[in-house]
Amino acid sequence: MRESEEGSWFSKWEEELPSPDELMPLTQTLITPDLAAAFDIRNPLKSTNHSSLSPPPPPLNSAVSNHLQPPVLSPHPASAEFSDSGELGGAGGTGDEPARTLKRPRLVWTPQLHKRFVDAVAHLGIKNAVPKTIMQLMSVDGLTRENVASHLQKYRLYLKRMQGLSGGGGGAGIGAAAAAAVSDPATEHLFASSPVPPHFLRPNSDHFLPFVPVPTHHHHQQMASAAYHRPVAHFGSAPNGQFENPFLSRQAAQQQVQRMGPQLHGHGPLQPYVETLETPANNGNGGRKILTLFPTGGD
DNA sequence: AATGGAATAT
DNA sequence: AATATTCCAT
Repeated sequence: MRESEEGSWFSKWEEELPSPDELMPLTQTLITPDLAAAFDIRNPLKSTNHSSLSPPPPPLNSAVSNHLQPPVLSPHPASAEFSDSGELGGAGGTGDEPARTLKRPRLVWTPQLHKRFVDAVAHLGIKNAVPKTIMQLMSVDGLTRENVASHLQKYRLYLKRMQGLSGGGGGAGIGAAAAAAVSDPATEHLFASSPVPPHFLRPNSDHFLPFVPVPTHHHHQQMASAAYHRPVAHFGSAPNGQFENPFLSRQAAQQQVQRMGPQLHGHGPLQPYVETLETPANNGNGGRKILTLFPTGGD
């Protein structure tokens, strides 16, 4: 194996090269739909009509090389311990209109995210607590109405169950979660992790919010998140034992808050979220990506 | 058409 | 079990 006959191996190697048409389109094969979706990558080849290349100009995802724009860091140097911002971007939230044809990863409702959710619902009042509104209040980029609707459905079930258990009683309201958890092992999960606003438990009583929403629109729209991303953090600290693998974070383009009536806007934007993709080892389930959004300052 | 909500599906 | 999708009624 010395350099005896170099020219030889080389020509042989060359001969054995597969012809172009024997090759497989890498661009499409090596990237799973999920991944592509997560990165907002479109498939040029896949398009029925793959002729013109008018690639999405915008803010792609330089996921790996993440840089960011100096956000509108409000006056908060003090407790700016971890001010990640984030948004989820999957395949349609990043402001990248197109590329929505791909399937986005399953959202994982971390305790933090759920807390946000509960907060939003609480502040909206049961009446206004509908998916769209909740979604807006949460202002987690990438969160879809469907995501919220789905979660809400589950949450309502949970509440209902709780009412059943603590319903007649006298004052234990708050302890409901605990009680439920005790009496029903299957209940102890996520929902029990965030306090349920008392008024949620009364099917009967009307909700009254502790504060009043702002009616007219002032000039300044509160942008929830400016972009500030930084790959660090306290991930994988979910009570559930979930572990997040910081994969990429996106910059956020806060959605414009529509001026709906005096319904929402009770509070300022909560803190930013970070998007995370978890790579489920090819184990458990069939190799699916999981999307996880979570706040960094909510709790 | 755009939601919300329950029923299903994965 | 947790989420997503579908179906249906506003």
